[in-house]
Amino acid sequence: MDALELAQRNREILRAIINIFVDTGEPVGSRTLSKYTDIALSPATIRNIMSDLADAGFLTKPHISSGRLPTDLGYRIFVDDLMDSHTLTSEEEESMRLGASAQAAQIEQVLAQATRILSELTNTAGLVLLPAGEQLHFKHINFVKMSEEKTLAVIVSMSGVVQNRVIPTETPIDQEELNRISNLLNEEFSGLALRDVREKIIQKMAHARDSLDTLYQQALKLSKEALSESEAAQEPLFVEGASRVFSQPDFATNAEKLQSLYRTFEEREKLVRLLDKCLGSSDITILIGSENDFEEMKDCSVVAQRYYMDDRPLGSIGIIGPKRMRYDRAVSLVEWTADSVSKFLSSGKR
Amino acid sequence: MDALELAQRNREILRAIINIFVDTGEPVGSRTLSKYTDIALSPATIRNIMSDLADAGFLTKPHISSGRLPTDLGYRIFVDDLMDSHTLTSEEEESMRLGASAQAAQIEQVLAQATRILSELTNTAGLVLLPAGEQLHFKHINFVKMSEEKTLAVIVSMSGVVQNRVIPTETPIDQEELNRISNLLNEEFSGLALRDVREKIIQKMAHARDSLDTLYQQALKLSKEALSESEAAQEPLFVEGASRVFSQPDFATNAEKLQSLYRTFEEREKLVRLLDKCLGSSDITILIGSENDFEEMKDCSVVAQRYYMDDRPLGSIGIIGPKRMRYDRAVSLVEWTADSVSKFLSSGKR
DNA sequence: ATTAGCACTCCATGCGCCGGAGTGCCACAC
DNA sequence: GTGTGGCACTCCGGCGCATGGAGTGCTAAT
Repeated sequence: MDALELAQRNREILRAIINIFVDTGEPVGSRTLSKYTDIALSPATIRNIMSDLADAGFLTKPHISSGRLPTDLGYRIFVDDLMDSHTLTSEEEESMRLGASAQAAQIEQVLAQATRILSELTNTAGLVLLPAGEQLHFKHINFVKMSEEKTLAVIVSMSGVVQNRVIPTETPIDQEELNRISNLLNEEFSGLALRDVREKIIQKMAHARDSLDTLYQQALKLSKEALSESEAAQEPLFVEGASRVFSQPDFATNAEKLQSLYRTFEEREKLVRLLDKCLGSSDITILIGSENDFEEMKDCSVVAQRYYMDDRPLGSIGIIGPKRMRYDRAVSLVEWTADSVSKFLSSGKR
Repeated sequence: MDALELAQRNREILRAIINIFVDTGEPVGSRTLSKYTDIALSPATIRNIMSDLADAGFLTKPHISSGRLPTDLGYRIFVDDLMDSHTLTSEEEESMRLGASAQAAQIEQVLAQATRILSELTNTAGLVLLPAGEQLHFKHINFVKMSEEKTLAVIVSMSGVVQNRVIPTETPIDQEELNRISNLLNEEFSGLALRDVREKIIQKMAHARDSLDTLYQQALKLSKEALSESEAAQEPLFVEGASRVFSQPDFATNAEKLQSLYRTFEEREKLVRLLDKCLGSSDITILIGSENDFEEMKDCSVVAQRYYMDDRPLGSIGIIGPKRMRYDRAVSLVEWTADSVSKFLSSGKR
């Protein structure tokens, strides 16, 4: 009755069914099961057990007289309790090793490459959420005069993420003054979280209201604009190899679902939200089918994990693929990738 | 016989066929044609003419006893000679007007938004090739010390494009020195094409080899690294609304083609090459079916046009959609968009 | 030169049939 | 009571076949 008290034998059978189904994609029948596994039971007995597992909500069947396949709940039990942990083959480890060529690469490139490899190895779509918003810490700011009315602000964060923004300026400021402003700010705010910088600036503006130091006032005003939370911030998400998901046999047949899945991948906003969830937990996050709350993705699963820079979580990296996937491999590979990326970013450690 | 000497009547019929086919997607039969157009000819006569047009290579049929549809050549004649020019409706113009909110936006955002609107209005995928490589002119460079071994170079171009690159540094250089180097370079190279800057630096390095001014030497070295043509430069292409193409009935049926098309969109490299072609011509570029040289895109057409900043071509913007598209609208909208973008970027003019 | 008529082709659809895979249940054996 | 063999039943999917509709090409008549 209780999920956790399944008889050992039943668990064995559930596991076998899921393994076979993940492998073949076909609903699994009792005869197949007794033939192709080392379970020493007759098909009839297996049928009874399967019926029990179906009653308990772990298995279902597409139509009345067909084999069984796992429900979302079935997969859940599987990943939580039944799954063997997959040890990476040396090939897998090898391809995962981030090339030495990446030594001097930007963080975006490192993440993009890791994601690409992840996608290749798992044959699913690789995702990575870039550090943004709360995760960013101030390193350097720089203003460039583009025209009389426009100034470009370039903000570099500790993690190496570069953001830029155009600021309209009613009274022209010449480049030299901009440089001085930059210097002022760089000394003052180095290392702070962007959010804190924003707050500090607002405080200071209140205090400095009637100060005579116009340079300082201008600096505050400019930087406030530059750091303002822009809702139109570029999507902090990379997707690699989405086509791998679409060519999975599970979807290739159903044009309807394909369409809406395409659109979801293109909008990205929902994907961002999914990866965002993972930022909340230090454990690896697995969302199976309808466990992610998006109807159009109920046939997909997400496996994702945070990555760190010097023990501070920056973003998350993971995959999205068909529900019918090799969860053991996926978990190992995602963990390994997140780990590699973290090590790479925390250069002090290595 | 000769394509250009088609009797007026035949041209009329070819045009009607294409218009109907673009509308319905069904091969057009002689009866339909005589019924639904104001052509005062009997089906039999039309059949003869259609047969002639087929012999001339403008029409074909999917199977022996079905209606006709245009070949690539047929479409070509159509867009070159037969097409009515479409005048934009006021709604179309309206949605195209780049919001005043965009006043202070970055060039990337402006282009992305224009492309998005273009995609919506044409119901195809919108593409834009960002200025890169030869098109960029030096405005400002800035170095940020990330760690003892890494320096980040941020290069701002006249057009407002921001590039950044990590440079490995064997001997640490402190931030203040980096600032001085930046200033040196900014004064010296402002306004030059990036390529010319690169050349100049190489020349200067040769001359300055045994100069004692180490600061200057370091400046040259750093900037050479920063400006080096990186083959791994981020793809200078935006794609918006690709899912619109995939949901076209022309593709939705054929899972095979969909797959390879999707992959092509994901790789982007071929799309870049297509848009690159347009940079060569000041006219609008139309590539119909196999006229683009990519097998997997032989059912697609491209319509694209350059955009300018102060009369200098920067990149190109356009759409890609099914061969069966409203070319008249596509042409007008692409032209209009390229124009709007150009006007926006050439702020002096307006 | 244009048209009406006719035979012919091909596609798409619907229908019925059948075999295979699998279940559920019952009765039997240990 | 637990496990097993047997059996009737269900459902899916592929195949063959007939049918109707759309359209062509050709010929003969205007």
